[in-house]
Amino acid sequence: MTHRDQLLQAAVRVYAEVGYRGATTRRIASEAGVNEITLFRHFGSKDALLREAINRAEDAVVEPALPEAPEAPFAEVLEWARRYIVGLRERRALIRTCMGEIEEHPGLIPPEGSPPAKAAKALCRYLRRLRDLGHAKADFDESAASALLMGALFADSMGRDVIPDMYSNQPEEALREYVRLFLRGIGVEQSDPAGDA
Amino acid sequence: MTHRDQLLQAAVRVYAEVGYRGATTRRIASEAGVNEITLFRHFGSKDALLREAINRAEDAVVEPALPEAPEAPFAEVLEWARRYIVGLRERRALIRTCMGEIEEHPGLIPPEGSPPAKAAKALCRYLRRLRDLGHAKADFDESAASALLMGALFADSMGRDVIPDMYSNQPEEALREYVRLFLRGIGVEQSDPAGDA
DNA sequence: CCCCGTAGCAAGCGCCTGCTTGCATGCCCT
DNA sequence: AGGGCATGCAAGCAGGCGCTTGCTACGGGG
Repeated sequence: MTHRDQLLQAAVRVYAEVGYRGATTRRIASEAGVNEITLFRHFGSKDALLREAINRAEDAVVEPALPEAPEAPFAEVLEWARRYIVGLRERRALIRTCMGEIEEHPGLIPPEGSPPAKAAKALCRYLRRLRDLGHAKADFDESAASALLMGALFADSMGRDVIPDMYSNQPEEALREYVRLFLRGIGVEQSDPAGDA
Repeated sequence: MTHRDQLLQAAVRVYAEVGYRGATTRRIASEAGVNEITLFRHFGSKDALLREAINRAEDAVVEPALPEAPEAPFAEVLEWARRYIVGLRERRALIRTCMGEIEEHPGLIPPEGSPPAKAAKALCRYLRRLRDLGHAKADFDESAASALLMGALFADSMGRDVIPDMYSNQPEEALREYVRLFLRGIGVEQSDPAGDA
């Protein structure tokens, strides 16, 4: 791995932990195992380094997929939600920091086509097919419905370790219950609410 | 208003905007309209000032109430959700900053009985009565159900101004749809899904 | 063999940080 | 009138910040 990549990785790591002001060039360079001057020779400034590092980290996010042709809604949505929430949990330190600083440093985060927006689009399309194929019998708005489920997954992944009073149940059981409630909300009769995915 | 209160108010305001490291004692004092030295004479240190300011701001949060005896679930939950999301939106800068720094400065936020945990408890109790009284006919877990709705409200209030792609619908219409989906999910037949609260 | 790009080291620049000291000023209560 | 108390001003401390300069060392391709 080149020094450049070491610096980029250390930069996201440190930024996720201590934010923009806390991520000093000395500390990033130290965590990357290179000299601070090498940082400036490669990126010119702290701002440019952090911008590139965060953009790269965001581009590396892989969104879970939903089948084009729905067959078993409960299993499919559960599996999608599980993958989605795992991704959120893994990146939660970075997400939290970005959320806290997005108003102060909007330039650090690429403006359009962010991961949650892409995931919402995919879920919306799946829900539309679900209704068109007669699996979802209720009258509902797909974008609000996907925001409901994704919002619950987001809040769970961000809050579970911080507000234990509120999330005292088991993560996996909570996940299944979210999906159960959600599918019932859009009018899906569930095939196997107790089985595995 | 005493200088002490001016300092406390300026401290939360500046902290919400620029975080712990950005909230310098000079800036807080300047925004409060008092001398920096007065800050140290009153609170001793920046840390003590911020701790007291944030604790006080959190104590001042008033949670919306739910009726003890459910009568019109849709109207009642909608009104509660509306008040709850309004509170979140008003405090969203502070909430975002706290979220981003809770791992680094856990001492700033009082550990137990945080506002969302209290709200979740209240909603859980309401949902239990809803089921006991036969209004909610589905088999569901109250704590997961309340986490579902509250998570959606939380994510909406935090993300609407930041991910416009995902929240392109109108806030009020989205809110009604969250409540509609949620109530259908717990097995409530809705009385007036189109009427006002 | 030498040359050039990449790297490190030591030092430092001006600025900001939290916090302190010394002293003067005003106001309220008695 | 006078004594205390809260406040302000000027100045400064040591330390950290982003970033720069000058110089040296290495290692592969002409």
